[in-house]
Amino acid sequence: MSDLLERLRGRGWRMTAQRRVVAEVLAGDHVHLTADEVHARAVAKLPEISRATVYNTLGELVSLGEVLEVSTDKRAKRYDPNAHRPHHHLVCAQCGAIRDVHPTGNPMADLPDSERFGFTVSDVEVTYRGVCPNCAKA
Amino acid sequence: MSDLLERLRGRGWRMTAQRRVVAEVLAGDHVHLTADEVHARAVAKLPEISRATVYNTLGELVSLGEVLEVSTDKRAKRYDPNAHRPHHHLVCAQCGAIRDVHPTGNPMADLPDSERFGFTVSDVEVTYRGVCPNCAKA
DNA sequence: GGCTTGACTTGGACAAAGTCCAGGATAGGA
DNA sequence: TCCTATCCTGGACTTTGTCCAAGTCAAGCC
Ligand SMILES: [Mn+2]
Ligand SMILES: [Mn+2]
Ligand SMILES: [Zn+2]
Ligand SMILES: [Zn+2]
Repeated sequence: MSDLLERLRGRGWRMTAQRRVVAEVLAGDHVHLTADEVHARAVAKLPEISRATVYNTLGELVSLGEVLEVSTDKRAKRYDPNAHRPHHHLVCAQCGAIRDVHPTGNPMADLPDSERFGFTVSDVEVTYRGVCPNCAKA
Repeated sequence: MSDLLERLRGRGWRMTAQRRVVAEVLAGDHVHLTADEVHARAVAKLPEISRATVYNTLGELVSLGEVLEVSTDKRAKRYDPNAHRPHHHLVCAQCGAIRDVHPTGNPMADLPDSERFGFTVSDVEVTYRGVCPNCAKA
């Protein structure tokens, strides 16, 4: 994602080897890694990178809106580089595989006023759960 | 929830003071406590109850289907006694307040086959986020 | 009511996920 | 090239949750 790096430079980020590596690790589709998974892959490219830096960098990417934090998993937060196209998630209950999905319809419109308890609702998150083809045949 | 206690007795549960207290703490509507919150409230009624027992009891209640585990929070799991009526959640992004909601429509039907990647989808979880009236006026 | 026993509870050790900080390194402008 | 604010590091610490050996007790039986 060199366009990501471009945007970050534009925001006044110092381009360090560590940040470049974290950005590289997050490239791709359907990527939803935990912080420790990001760290493991980053270490493969830059052995001396620390856990603290990975956490810091992920936190910064999230507050810049360049990466989403998703919690489909009940254990660790996952980091999702697909922040610019709204989407939801389909999760395998057995192996944890995660796919990005784009349901039709607008769930926001499905919450009647009487069910809003005076809240100003701004966001909806939908998580589908099931069994992936791989786990189904095993 | 003495009907809960009834059901548990029927399932061969030993009725201990600890389990009674955990069940009491979970009584009510819109209850979504973390394990440690349950423990804190349980201790107020039964000072010598241990954290391990609270975790054990909550785990058992979940596997019996009497309590749901929800992860609206990115930190700790929350325990929801409203297991017998399907519902979704509305969460205040500021104070974390959680309300049970019942949207109209069927989000399951909104996921086209082409977006299922061969998964057998069995469950949908919808989380609305916003700001509660309390936080809005502050 | 008293015994017996397997289920239950306890406290503490351990693990996983995440935060924080003092001190050292460095990107990038002057 | 030099300077310095920003960034990185390793390790200590916190939070959330799991596990276990040893002690306790609910409930069935007499
Ligand atoms: Mn995604
Ligand atoms: Mn609920
Ligand atoms: Zn799977
Ligand atoms: Zn609020």
